[in-house]
Amino acid sequence: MNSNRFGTLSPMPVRTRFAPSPTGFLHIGGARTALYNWLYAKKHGGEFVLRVEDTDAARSTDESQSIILDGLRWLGLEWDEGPEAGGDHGPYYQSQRGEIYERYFEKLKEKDLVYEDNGAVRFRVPDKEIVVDDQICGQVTVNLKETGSTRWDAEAKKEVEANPDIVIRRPDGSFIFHFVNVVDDIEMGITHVIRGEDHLSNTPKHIALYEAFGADLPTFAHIPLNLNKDGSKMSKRDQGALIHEYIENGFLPEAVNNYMALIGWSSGGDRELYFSLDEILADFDLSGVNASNSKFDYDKCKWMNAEHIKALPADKFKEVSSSFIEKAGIDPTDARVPASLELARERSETLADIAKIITPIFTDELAYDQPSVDKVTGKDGISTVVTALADHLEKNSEWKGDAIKASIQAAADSLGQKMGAFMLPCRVAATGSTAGADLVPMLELIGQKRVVERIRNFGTTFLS
RNA sequence: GACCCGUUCGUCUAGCGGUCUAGGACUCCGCCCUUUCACGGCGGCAACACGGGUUCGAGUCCCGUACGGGUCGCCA
Repeated sequence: MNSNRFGTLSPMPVRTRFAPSPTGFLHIGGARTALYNWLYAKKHGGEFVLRVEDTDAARSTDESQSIILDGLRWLGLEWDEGPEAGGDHGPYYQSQRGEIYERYFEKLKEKDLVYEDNGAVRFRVPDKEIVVDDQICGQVTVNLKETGSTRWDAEAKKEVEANPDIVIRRPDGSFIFHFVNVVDDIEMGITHVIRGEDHLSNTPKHIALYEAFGADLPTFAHIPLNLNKDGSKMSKRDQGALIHEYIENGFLPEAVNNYMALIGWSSGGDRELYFSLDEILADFDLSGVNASNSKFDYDKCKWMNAEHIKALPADKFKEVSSSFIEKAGIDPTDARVPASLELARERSETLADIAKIITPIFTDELAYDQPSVDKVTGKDGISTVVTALADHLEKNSEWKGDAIKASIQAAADSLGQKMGAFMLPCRVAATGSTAGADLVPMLELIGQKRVVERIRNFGTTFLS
């Protein structure tokens, strides 16, 4: 086992871990914990371990595990050891580590630190002050014997007598989280335990276990929690809570990492944008992690994604948007795609927005936005305006930006009106909405014949 | 309820005793750019939870109160 933990002259290699339970989705809080662990390990030339805590057989599922692993990979948080990666400290599923747990359980038995209670097994907690020396929260002192001697009965709303000794094994022989978590961290040589602050109060129990096993303590760092905007706990139902939704909604992993890193951590300066994990890595330090909880702001996350989209090189931009434009029914190999993407880029917060903006370029089956249509058709003389637009655009002999603009101008001149009054009707007739990318380049990409058809069609559909 | 952690603009934060009439970012508002919509530029609104100390001097250190969060499972 970990002989390198003792008597070595060189500093112990840093090993961090992320230990999800495959009972649900990859949550933004969990992903951020994984990110901090990954960053810390990489920052110190160490290793990042993934361990699946599937001791709850009834609730653990393969689907859940796939979602969590896929999410981590999407974010770029590759693990050095763990499921599908292997390593010298496996197995990396708790459900397969029974023999190891038995061995550690025997150690406690030999020291007479466990006893049976109603079929379950309890671990005797020491009657002394245990100090958690936390990298973020400072020194936290707790006496388990004292604090555990009473319990809050939520239903009766009163304190009741309790056994401070913690249950580590169920009557069916399976082991409890606190026990397996500590055993695995010892066995896997984890040097730094970075996890959510909800575990801070559990840490004295873990320390008692480390001491009972005669193992060295890892360094603990409890990071503050992310809450909803209203201060409540984030749950799966909340916007922005689930990593797979970021994937589906057209976020870039770099942007999500950027946002997660900055909620609860700061390099100390004003820097807001980090375009890669490497950039974050250069600045990351546990000392920059805040001690207070933070509230999740989806708007800022979207803004950050928009900034990342703007900064993307053209080829990479095309690559990451392809699945979204395909989903919108656009052929990604269409020659007009690159130019279309650039038109949409500056006004998109997500890749899904991109597809939405450029769709009118590629399909003639426009989804006319009713308020937009009403805004245009409500004007006096709109029929003649639309007809003039179609006539002049049809006569255009050079379908290029300035020439198209000149045609619109000519249409306006023919009725003695200003060009500005013609832009909106033209936009709605040709694209279906008052909102969208620059009109003239859009018309150019749609093509002369189809633009004229759409405008005439608009006239017959809405103005007759 | 007990124990633990926390508290700077609505939100994310900078600030580690004097440089703070508290800086940046998101949101919101206004102006400019633009013959659409955005982007961009400029500007504006907006915070040191409260009360005591310590100190020549406190957003920064200490104590208390209030508020928020967490833990108190044979869940992880």
